[in-house]
Amino acid sequence: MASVTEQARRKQIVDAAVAVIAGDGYAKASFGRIAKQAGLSSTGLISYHFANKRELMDEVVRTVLAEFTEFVLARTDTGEGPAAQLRAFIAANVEFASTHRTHLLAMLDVARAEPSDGPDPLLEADLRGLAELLREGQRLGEFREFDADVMAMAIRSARDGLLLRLRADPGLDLAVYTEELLTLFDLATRRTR
Amino acid sequence: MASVTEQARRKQIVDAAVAVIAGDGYAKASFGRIAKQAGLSSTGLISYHFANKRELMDEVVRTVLAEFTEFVLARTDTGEGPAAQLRAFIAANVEFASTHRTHLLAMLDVARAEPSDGPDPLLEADLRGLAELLREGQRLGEFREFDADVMAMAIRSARDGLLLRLRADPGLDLAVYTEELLTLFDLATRRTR
Amino acid sequence: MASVTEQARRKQIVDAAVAVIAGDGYAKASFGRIAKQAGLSSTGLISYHFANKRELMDEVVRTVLAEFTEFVLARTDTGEGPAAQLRAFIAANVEFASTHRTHLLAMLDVARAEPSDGPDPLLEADLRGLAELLREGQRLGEFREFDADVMAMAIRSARDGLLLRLRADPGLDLAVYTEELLTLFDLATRRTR
Amino acid sequence: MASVTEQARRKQIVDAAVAVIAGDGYAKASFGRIAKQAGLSSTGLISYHFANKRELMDEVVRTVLAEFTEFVLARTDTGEGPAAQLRAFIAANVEFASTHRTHLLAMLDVARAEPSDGPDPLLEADLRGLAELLREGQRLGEFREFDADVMAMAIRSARDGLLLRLRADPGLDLAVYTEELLTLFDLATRRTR
DNA sequence: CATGAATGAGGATTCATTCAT
DNA sequence: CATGAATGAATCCTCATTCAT
Repeated sequence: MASVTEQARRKQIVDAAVAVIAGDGYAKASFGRIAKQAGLSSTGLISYHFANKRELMDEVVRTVLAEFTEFVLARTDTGEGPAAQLRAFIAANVEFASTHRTHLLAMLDVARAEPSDGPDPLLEADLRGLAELLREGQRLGEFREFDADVMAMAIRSARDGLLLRLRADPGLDLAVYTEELLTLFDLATRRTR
Repeated sequence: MASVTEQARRKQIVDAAVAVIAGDGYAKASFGRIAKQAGLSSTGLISYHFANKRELMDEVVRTVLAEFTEFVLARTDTGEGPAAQLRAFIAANVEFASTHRTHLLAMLDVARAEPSDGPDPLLEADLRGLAELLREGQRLGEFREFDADVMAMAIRSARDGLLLRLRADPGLDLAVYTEELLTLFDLATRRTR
Repeated sequence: MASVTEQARRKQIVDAAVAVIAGDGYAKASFGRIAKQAGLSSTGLISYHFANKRELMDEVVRTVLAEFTEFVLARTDTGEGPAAQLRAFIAANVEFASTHRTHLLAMLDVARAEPSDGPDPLLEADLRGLAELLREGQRLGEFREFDADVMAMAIRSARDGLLLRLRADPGLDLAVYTEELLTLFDLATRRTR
Repeated sequence: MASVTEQARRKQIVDAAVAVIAGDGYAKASFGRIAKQAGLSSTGLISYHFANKRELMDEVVRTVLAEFTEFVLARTDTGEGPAAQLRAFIAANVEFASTHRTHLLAMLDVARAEPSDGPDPLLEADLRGLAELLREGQRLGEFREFDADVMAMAIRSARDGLLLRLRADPGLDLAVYTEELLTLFDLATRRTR
C-alpha cells in the first residue's frame, strides 16, 4: 500500500483533476475528462486508484489544503507579534491565490459541490488558526475587541473574493490589491486609541 | 403568452429548483429532483415551460437577484449620506442573507457552476452600485482614500462568507454578526483624521 | 361529421404536414412543427382532427395521390393510341414532379417511412394503370413484347429519380429531361421492326 | 485504436442497424432496437463505440456503399466495350439488389432521412462513374447521342424500383427482371441504325 | 499495474396524445 | 371547436464503476 508508483499515479490524477475543475468547473469534471487531461488511456485507472469519485475529490481538497497551509504557515510564523503576523497572513493568502489560482479555485468548487457532512472541516480548520491569532493579538493589546470568528471569516472571504475576481480578470494588479487588503484589515483590527 | 397559469407554474418550478440547489447543491439539481420537489408528475413539464436547463437556471438567478436588489435598494436609498447608506447596505445584506438563505445560496451555486460568457453580470452589476456609493463617500470626504473596487469586493465577500457560515451553523446570532461587520467596515472606510 | 370547417382544417393541417415533410424530412415532421407551419396554436388541434399521426400521414398520401392521379389522368386519357398516351403519361409525370415537387417528395417520404402492411397500395394502384396501358399497346401492335410490369416500374422509377435530382438541384432544365425520357422509353417500348 | 475487438463490435452494431432499418425503417431505428437486435445489454455500448447516431448511420452508408461498389466494379471492369460493360453493370446491380436487399434498403433509407450537406455524395459518386461509361460509349460510337446524366439516373432508378418491388414481393423472378432491364436499356442506348 | 471493453443507471429533451376549460 | 397545459414513454447520450485480460 502506497508504493512509489502508486503515489505518483495518485498525484498525477489529482493534478489532472485540479486542472479540469479549475478550467471547466466541477460539473464538467468527469473521469473521462480527467483521464484525458492526465494522458491516461482509461478511466478505469482512476477507479483503480481511488475507491470512488468522492475519494478523489476529497484528495483534491486535502492536497490543495496541505499546500496552502504549508505555504501560509511558513510565511506567517515569523516570531513577530500578531499584527505583523496578520499582515504576513493576508499577504501570503493573496500570493497563494495568485500563484496557485487553479488549485484554490478547484478546491473551492469541490467544497461547494460536495459539502461534507456536519461542520465543514475546510471552513473550520482553515479559520481556527486565524481566529486564534486574532485572539492572541487582542490579549496582547495589539488588536481592539472584536469577534474573532467574524473577523477571521471576513478575512478569508476577502481572499475568496479575490479568487473570483482573478477568474474574471486575470490581469489584476495584485500589488495594489494586497496593499488595499492590508490597510483595510489593519484599520479594522488595530487598537483604536 | 405568459398567462397566469404559466407564470404560476414557472414560479413553482423556479422555487423548487432553488430549494433543491440550496439543499443538495447545483450538481445534484437534476430535472428529476426538481420535479419531485415541485410535486410534478414528469420532468417533461419542466421542459414544457423552459426551453432548456440553462433557461431555468438563468431564471433562478434572475429571480433571486431581483428580490435581492429590491430588498437591498429599498433599505439603502434613504437619502442619507454615504456612510449611513453603507451601514444600511451591509445591514440589508446580512438580513437578506439570513431571511433568504436558500435563495442566495442557490444563486451563488448556479453562478459558480454556469459561468456566463464574458464578465459575470452578477459580479459586475452587484458590485458597481456599491463601488459607486463608496466613491461618492470619498468625494464628500466621509470616506478615506481606498480602492473602491477592492473595498466593494471585500464587503460583498464578507456577506458570502456569512452565507457559508449560516449553511454550516443555522443558529448563528445575526445581531452580533451584523454589528461586527458594521464596525469592521466603518473602521476600514472612515476618514482617518 | 365532415362539416365545412372540419374539411378546411384538415386540409390546412395536411398542407402544413406536406410542407414540413418536404422541407425537413419525415423524421423532423413532429406535430409541433406541423402546428407551427400551419399557424396553429396547439398540437392538440391536430389530434382533435386526426385520430393519430398515422391517420394524418395516410391522409397526406391519399391527398397527394389524388391530386397526382387526377393531374396525370386528365393529360393521358386523350383518346389517342397507347404510344401517344405513354408519351403524355411521361410528360405529365415530369410536369407534376416539377410543379408539385414538395407534395410528391412528402408522399414518397411518408410511404418509405410508414410502409403499409401487405402490398403497398401506392405501389400497386399507381402502377396498375400504367401496366394496363402498356399491355394495350402490345395488343395493338404499337409496342414490342416486354414485361409490362417491369417496364411500368422502370418508368415510375425514372420519375422518382427525377424528384431526387430536383431536390438536390432545383435549377434543372425540365424540358431537356422530359425530352430525354420520352425518347428513352419510346425506344425501349416501340415495336422493333 | 481500432483493435480487433473494436472492429468486430462496430461491425456487429452496423449489421444490427442495417437489419433494423431494412426491417422497420429508419424512423424506428432507435439505439434501443439496434441494441436488442445486436444482443447488446445496453444502448450505452453503442454510444461507447460511436460518437453519436449520425456517425453510426454514416458508417452504415459507408459500409454498404463499399460492398456495393466493390461488387459492381468487379463485375463491370471487364476490359470489354462500353455496351458490354453497361450490361454487366445492370446485371450486377440487380444481383446485388437481390443478394444484399436489406443492406441496400437500409442505405437508401438512411440517405433519404439524413441528407448530407451539399450535393448528396451517394447520388453523385454512384452516378458519376456510370455517366462516364455512357459518354465513353458515345465517343466510341456504340451508344446514340443522349444525355448521359439523365440516362444514368434512369438506370439507377430502375434498380431502386426493383428494390421496392423486392420488399413488397420477395419471390420475384430475378432472371426475368434482369433480362427485361438489359433489353430495355440496350434499346434505349444503342446506336440507332 | 494498466487497459479497454462493458454495464446500467441517470441525464435532458422531444413527442404524440389527453383533457379541462 | 379551439386552446394550452399536462402526461409519460421514448430518445440519445454521459457517466462512474466493474472486470477480464
